[in-house]
Amino acid sequence: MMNYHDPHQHIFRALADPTRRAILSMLSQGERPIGEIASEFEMTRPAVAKHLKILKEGDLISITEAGRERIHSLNPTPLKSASDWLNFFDQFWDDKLTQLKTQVEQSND
Amino acid sequence: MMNYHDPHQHIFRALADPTRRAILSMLSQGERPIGEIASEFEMTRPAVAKHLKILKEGDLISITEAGRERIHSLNPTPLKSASDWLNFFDQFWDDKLTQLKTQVEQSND
DNA sequence: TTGACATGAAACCATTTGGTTTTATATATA
DNA sequence: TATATATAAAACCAAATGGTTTCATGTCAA
Repeated sequence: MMNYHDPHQHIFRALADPTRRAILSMLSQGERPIGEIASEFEMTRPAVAKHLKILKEGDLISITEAGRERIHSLNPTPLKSASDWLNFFDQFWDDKLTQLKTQVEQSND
Repeated sequence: MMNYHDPHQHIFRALADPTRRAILSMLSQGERPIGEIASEFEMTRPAVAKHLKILKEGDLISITEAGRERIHSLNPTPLKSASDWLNFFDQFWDDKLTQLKTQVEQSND
């Protein structure tokens, strides 16, 4: 079950967890090794490492090895495709605004 | 565990499943009762009903009762907040483009 | 070179998720 | 009224998810 080849799947799946979204925000301020990332959360390092693995599967982070550290940095590009998917719905959001505006104008007659 | 009061949580959770994203796309073309929605997927109606429940929890759909039918329609407004969250990262995506552009320009010297 | 540090990897666990089948209820329709 | 239709609701299940603890490995530094 759940064997869709939806190109967005890995990204939306990665975004579904609040810890992972927080990690992305954190990495937007600069690259960090795992230990440093983990110290910001109330969970163990292996738990954070698993989240990082899922972010990696969505290609949302890049990893470079530096001695015994593995530096994680944000790879924002794939977020664009999720953003594009969502932006399709902007037209309906705009429609709602237009409808509202029309109603307001009519009520001013 | 997982008791975040993250305002985006319900929305991103709803978006994490490909069936639910497909339902949103489908509803963007017009409102439909459950049975009609379910007939488009290779799963039982109760399964689709559960997906609709999760979409409802994210306030992404509205439901109006019409006799024995329950008409589901897209409520696109909350998608804006997910879109806003993602658009924060556009600056980094743009940075990448800028960097690339700069590199290209330098290589042309 | 010895010990501390940063990480990976594996085994394990409870809960959630995404599906099913079955049963019940309210509304249309012949 | 009897029957078919649209849905809800509950019980159940396998697999995925999000966490833990424990152990192994490679790298840095005294």
